Amino acid sequence: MPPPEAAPAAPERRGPTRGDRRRRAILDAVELLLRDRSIAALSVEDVAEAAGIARSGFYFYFESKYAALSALLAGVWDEMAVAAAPFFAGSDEPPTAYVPRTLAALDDAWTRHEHVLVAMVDATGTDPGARELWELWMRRWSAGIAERIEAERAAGRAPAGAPAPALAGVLLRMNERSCYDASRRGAGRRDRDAMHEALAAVWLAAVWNERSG
Amino acid sequence: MPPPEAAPAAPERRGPTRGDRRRRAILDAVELLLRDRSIAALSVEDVAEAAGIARSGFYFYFESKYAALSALLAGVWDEMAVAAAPFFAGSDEPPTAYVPRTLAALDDAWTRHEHVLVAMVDATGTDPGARELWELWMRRWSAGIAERIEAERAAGRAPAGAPAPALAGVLLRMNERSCYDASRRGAGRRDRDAMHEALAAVWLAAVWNERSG
DNA sequence: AGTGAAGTTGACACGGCGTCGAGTCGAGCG
DNA sequence: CGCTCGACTCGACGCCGTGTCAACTTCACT
Repeated sequence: MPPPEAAPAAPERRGPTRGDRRRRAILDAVELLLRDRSIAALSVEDVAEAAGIARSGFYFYFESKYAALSALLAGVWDEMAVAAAPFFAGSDEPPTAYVPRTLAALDDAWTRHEHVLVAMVDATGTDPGARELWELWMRRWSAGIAERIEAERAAGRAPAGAPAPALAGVLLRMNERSCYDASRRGAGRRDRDAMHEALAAVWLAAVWNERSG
Repeated sequence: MPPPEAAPAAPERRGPTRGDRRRRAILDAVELLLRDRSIAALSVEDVAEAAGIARSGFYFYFESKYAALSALLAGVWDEMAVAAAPFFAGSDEPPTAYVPRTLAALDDAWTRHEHVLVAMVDATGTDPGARELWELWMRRWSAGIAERIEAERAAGRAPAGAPAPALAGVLLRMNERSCYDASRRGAGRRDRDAMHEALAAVWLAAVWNERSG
C-alpha cells in the first residue's frame, strides 16, 4: 500500500491541468472548512460548494470526505518529519538540549495544521481507511523512535530499561494524544509551554534517566 | 452537570418496572453489538431489534445511540476507580511495587470493558455530548493524579520537576491512548505485558526518578 | 474538423435519523 | 368492576446526506 492518493505515475506534461486545479481546490476547501467545523459536521455538499463544483463532481476526485482528508495529510507528515529530523539524526548535544527543542518544533508543526490533524484523529473513530492510514504512520514513527532509543542505549548514553519498541509506543501515544487534546481545548501559549515542559521531562526521564535543566 | 443519565430522584418503589427492564435491555443490546461492530457501524435500528422493540421506541429511552453509550459508561468508571484506588490512597510500599500493580489492574478493568471504552473514544470524534462526558472524566482523573504527585513531592518521596498538573495530563493521555490502541489492535498477553512494563517504567522515571526493578 | 479522454452534471435510489400522533398497557381509585 | 391517567409502544412520515449513473461538455491533440 504505497502512499495513498499518489497520482498514478504522474504524467507531468505541463503545468497543472484543469483537473489538478480542481483537485487542489477541493483540498483547499476541506482545509478551510475544517477551521470552523468538525469533520463529522462537514458534508460533501459543503465541500463541493466551497470548491465551486457540483456535489457529484466531488466523487470524480475522491471516494469520500475521508479520502480527501487523508490526501490532505500527506504534506503534513512531511513537515512533521522535518521537525523531528534532529531527533532521529542523533546529536552530540546532550538530550536535555535537543529533546525539548525537537518537541517544541513538533508541536509547532502540529499547531500549523491542527485542524487537519484533529479532523484526522476524529476520523479514525469512524472511517476504517482513515484509521489504517493513521496507524501506518504511527507504526513508522514508533519504529523510528525505537531504533533511536536502541542506538542511545548501545552508545551508552541511555541506560537499559523497558523494551524499546513498547517504550517508543507509549511515548508516541503520549505525544499524539497530548497534542490532540491541546488543539481540542484551544490551549494557549502558557498551556502549551507547560505541556512541552512536561513532555520533555517525561522523555528525558524515561529514556535517558535525566532530569531536565 | 451531575452524572448524566442518573434517574431523576429514583422512585425505587418496587422491583424494576417494565420500563426499567426495557432500558436495561437496550443497554445490554448496545454492549453486545459493540463486540463485533464499531459504534459508527451500529444503527439505532440494529439496537432496537436486538432489544426487541421498534426503532422509534428506542428514542423514548435515549436521545441517540451516543447517549445510550454514555449511559453504559457510568458503571465502567466505577470499576476503573476501584482499580486505581491503591494509587490514589498512597502507600507505604515503594512505588516500584504498587505502580506496576495499579497499572496492571487498570488495564485489566479496561480490558473487561474494552468494547464500550473503545466505542466511547471513537464517539468523542463524532458526538459532542460523548466528547464532553469523556473529557469530564479525563479532567477528574488528571486532577487526582496531579494531587497525588504533589503529595509525593511534598513528602519528599518524589523530586521536584515539571508542574504537576501538566505532568499528570500527559501521563494520563499516555495511558488512555495506549490502552485504546492495545484494544484496537487486539493485543495479546505478551503485547500487553510489554506495554505494562513500558508504562510503569515511564511513570516511575517521570514522577519518582526511579528505575523499575 | 474530428476524436477520444478527461471532466461535469442533474436525477435517482437508498439508508439512517428523529418526530409525531394515534394507539395499548396496567396500576390505582371510586 | 370500570374508569382514568401516565407510562410505554408503534407505524408512518419528512428530512438529510450518500454514492452511482448515463448523458453531456470541454479540451488537447491529430
